Amino acid sequence: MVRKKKAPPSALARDAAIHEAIAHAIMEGRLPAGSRLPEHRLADLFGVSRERIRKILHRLAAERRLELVPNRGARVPSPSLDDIHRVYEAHRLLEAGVLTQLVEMIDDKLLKLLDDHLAGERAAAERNDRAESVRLSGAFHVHLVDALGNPELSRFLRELLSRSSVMVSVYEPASQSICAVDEHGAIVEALRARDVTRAIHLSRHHFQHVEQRLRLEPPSDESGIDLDQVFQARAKPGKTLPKS
Amino acid sequence: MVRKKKAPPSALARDAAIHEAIAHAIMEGRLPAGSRLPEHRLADLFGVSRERIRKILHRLAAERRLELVPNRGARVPSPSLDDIHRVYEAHRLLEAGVLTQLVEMIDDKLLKLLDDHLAGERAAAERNDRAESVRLSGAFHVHLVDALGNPELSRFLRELLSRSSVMVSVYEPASQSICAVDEHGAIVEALRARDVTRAIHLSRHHFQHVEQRLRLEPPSDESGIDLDQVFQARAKPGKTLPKS
DNA sequence: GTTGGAACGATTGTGCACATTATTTCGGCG
DNA sequence: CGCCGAAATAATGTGCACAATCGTTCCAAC
Repeated sequence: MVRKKKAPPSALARDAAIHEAIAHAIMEGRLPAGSRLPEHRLADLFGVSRERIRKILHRLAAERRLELVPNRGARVPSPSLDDIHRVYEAHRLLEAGVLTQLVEMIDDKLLKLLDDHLAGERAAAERNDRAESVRLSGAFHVHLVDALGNPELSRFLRELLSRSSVMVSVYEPASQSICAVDEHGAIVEALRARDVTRAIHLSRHHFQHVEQRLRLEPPSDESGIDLDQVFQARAKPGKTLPKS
Repeated sequence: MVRKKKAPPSALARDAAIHEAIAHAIMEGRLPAGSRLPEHRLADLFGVSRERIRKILHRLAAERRLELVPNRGARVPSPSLDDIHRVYEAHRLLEAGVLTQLVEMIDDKLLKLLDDHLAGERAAAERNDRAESVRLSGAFHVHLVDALGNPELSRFLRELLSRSSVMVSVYEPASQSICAVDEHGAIVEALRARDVTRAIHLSRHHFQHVEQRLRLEPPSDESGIDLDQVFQARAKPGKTLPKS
């Protein structure tokens, strides 16, 4: 037993917390594309040294969640229409393989998980809770790939998802949700029927719809973002990292 | 207007060179699984500061090419049989999608590229050049995914490939090549005939064969590797590393 | 002879100070 | 009045020194 009553400030956990805070801020659209993330600013906000922030920014850049230009700092990437197409193409291609694998191992437990998730999505849509809708839309595809239990595939999909999340904030800042709940439900029904062909077909059209919807909105770029407000909920002043 | 002709002395290129040197050493099996990579050692070898090496190691760890344990440094990961299965499952799943997409856009130019590549593979096999055979075996799958022109997919496949390369050095240190040339040739023939089903079928069996072959060999772990010898061929040229 | 522990050596982690580079602003000139 | 340029400023990149931690070894006690 080791003593951790006072300060095992979880030197490593703090890094992970800051990393997730920034990643979530990007995923949830609180950090629009093009936002600059000065190291010194973040260091003050999170109450840690600049080198710590620097390491986290480099890690986020390696995960393609941030764009790191040599002497100009970190920015939230502004994906082009071509980038969007490639990300969705990769996602569609990956999900086709996932669905193929999934019909061979799907069980009632997974179907119930997906049904419950769809219920949550519908509830969020009815509440007009856009942030939650966007989050759940992505989580649906995460559930699909996680069901395979393959960390490689799960990690890749999460990477793609974090990139497409930024695109939503650029090209579709006002719309309700990015994935139509009905289309998700149709895929689940195809899975329930063990119909691979139909599931892949639905998935393919689903991504086409999403991509088409994005192309309708013009990109709106902002850069003057108040970082204090963005991270206010997570970076508590005073106490650096509360335990619980 | 900015002056971009000024000077790229090697500030950024040096990092990339060292990064590639280590990555290639892993890919080509010169660094067996479990090899330790002390920062100070690498810093002396490449003639750069330890902080530079540290940044590169962290980047390699983010790409899952190295394993970075908190206070114990960097090691070449020793994948388990489960890890192997997951990597090949991901690769198989990805390649099925790639082949599906590829038959819709394949042309004579790409077919010739693949034919030439197969000729190179056969030549290396006849020369009993194991290192080249392993390299070309991976390059075949790289050619397939690169033909789609999707950077997301290409990057993901390269990541998977760098992981499976380590597995080869662990589980099959003596055999000739990791991918049978004939199986690659059969996939190309299916592509030439625009037969998606057959191509996917061949690809699926191809990966199963590779994985089965790996399971035959027992893992052999070494850790006392002479880093000087490993990087002698790359770290010495004076163009990138002027310091003696 | 074995086992437990403490001290030592080696390696990684971190903060700080400084160099380098981009951006902005201000002043002079056309 | 507008434009160009240089200095000031701010942000990033880098090296160094020190602290923390892990593995090892040696010594003593049982």
